[in-house]
Amino acid sequence: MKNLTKRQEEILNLIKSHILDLGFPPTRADISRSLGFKSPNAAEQHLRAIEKKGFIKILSGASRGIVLNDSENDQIPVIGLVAAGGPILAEENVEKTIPRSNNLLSSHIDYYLRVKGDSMVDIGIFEEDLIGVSKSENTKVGSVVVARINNEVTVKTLIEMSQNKVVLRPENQKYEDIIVNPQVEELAIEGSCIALLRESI
Amino acid sequence: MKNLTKRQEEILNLIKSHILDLGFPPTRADISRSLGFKSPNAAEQHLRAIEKKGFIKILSGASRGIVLNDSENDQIPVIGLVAAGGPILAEENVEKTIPRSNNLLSSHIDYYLRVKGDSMVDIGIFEEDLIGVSKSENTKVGSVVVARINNEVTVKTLIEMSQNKVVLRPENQKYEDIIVNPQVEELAIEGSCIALLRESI
DNA sequence: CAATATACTGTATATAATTACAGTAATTTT
DNA sequence: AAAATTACTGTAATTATATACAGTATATTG
Repeated sequence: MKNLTKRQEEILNLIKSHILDLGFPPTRADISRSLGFKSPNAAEQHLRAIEKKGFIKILSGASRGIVLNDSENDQIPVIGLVAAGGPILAEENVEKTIPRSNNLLSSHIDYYLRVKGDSMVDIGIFEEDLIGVSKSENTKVGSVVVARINNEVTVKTLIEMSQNKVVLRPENQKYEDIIVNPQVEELAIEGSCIALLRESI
Repeated sequence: MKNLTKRQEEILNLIKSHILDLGFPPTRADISRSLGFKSPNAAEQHLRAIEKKGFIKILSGASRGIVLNDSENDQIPVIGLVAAGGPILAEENVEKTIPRSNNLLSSHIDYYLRVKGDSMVDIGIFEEDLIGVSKSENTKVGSVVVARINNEVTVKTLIEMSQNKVVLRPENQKYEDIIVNPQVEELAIEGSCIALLRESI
């Protein structure tokens, strides 16, 4: 995606703030008025340039048919019970999706996972809570991770991670540490937990 | 705000999903096409009715000039440390605001309150967590409430509430119940806690 | 029981908006 | 040095859109 020029960026920002203010994109005339163009064609050509660079899509024939190619605006999947075998983000696991809200929990959450069981209550993670998971976040010792052991998905604290020994600790005295040899058992660290949502107290 | 008829609600939903899908409202013709009207005037009159009932605003002369009168779309204040004396929602207490996201934590949250102390850890409410508070929710015995005792704001479980005795319980064995006589001490139940956000685990 | 609201069809028109074409001029890239 | 990009003015035409007016029919409210 090529970089926008200063002027093009100004126009893209104008479009965004128009949408934020009124709920729909500006017309060529609106843009021209705002930036002092004497011809609507000035706006038209800027829009074409911005579209060419991949930041918007212009729907031909439709008034105000400017669609933002924003990734900021998309939905985060909420994963319910994970079916054994398949990937976590498989469609059948998606309980619902929630809009990514810019300011709130802005850290790169790839999905929410609904917590089952009471193995993490000591650090305040309860059954039915939603845990915000980041795939990219580098999982380091001490962080709460989503792990998959032999196709079973679980949330635990990562205590030790070496070539032939991984220790996962439930944060509940009732349970014992899980010790896995990744060379014998199938183990994958799916991501780390960086946020929590509880929909009812 | 008067109730919408079934058909009007259908049209309002159509408008919302059009905005969600494309980023801008539909035209009268779009609406007519979607619902099978043979005249754009059918859509026009529905829009006028919906506007009259206060759910949208129609900007005259502007194409697709339908503005949603959504309260869902506004910002929820996050309350940090509450200054003694003033009202909780006083501007100086607002740490930041976060956008209300339709699907998530949709229950009527009036503000978020940042938790101080460890008095509620047994039910998974930790220091620095954000608690979603509803003012309207009728506070009943057993629910977690935001209470103000002699101008001190606190989060506790409401155990008993009678004319001359209110019992507030910290959910941490370290602490004792707080027993207040509202006829002697100043006491206000500000709202009940209906959700929780944790921005870092 | 009349008035108002709901739920449309059908037609027409002014205006809002897109978009094509013809230029000018400076800057950047190839 | 030529070609492409950027950044516009100016005009005009087609089409998209809002919106008024004239009806029909049923349901609801005062």
